[in-house]
Amino acid sequence: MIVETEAYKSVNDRASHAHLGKRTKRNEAMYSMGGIVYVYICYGIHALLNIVTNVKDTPDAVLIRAIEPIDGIKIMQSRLSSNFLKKLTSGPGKLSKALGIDIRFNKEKLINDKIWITSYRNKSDFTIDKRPRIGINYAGDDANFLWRFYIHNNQYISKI
DNA sequence: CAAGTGATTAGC
DNA sequence: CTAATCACTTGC
Repeated sequence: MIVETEAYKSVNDRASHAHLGKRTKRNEAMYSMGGIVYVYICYGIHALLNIVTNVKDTPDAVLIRAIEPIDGIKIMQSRLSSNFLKKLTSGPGKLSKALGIDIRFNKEKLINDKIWITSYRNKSDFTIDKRPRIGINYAGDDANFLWRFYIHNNQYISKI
């Protein structure tokens, strides 16, 4: 279950890879239509999972920052070499590893048998907190936007 | 709290 | 070509 996300927008957002319409081989997937997965390598090691959200050629995306393990916990534990449930998926790099997501998933459609998202809980089951995004100090004032969203009191988010 | 880590990018 | 940068993690 997705418990924490961050939004990235093309215009007026210096933290976005597609800031001011920047288009490279890496972020090409962001220019696809909504419902496409954008995976890229961060710090040379971690695969980070994003969902493209807008229409074609408008590079908005949502970064999945943390999930709560529901199913397949044994597999996640072996992939992470850890048995501590709260540490399996509480960060964007870790959750990709736990789910077996790597750069090959880039540009994949969200509706197929390799990767998909389905609804699990009702919006009325929880409240959503907003905070500034993480790890984007280089973005200046844009780092202050409250574009990080997570489920109130959830145990599996990456940071408080 | 600091350093590792390597793909990606911009800058010669 | 080279150097700088980085949506993080882990271990000291």
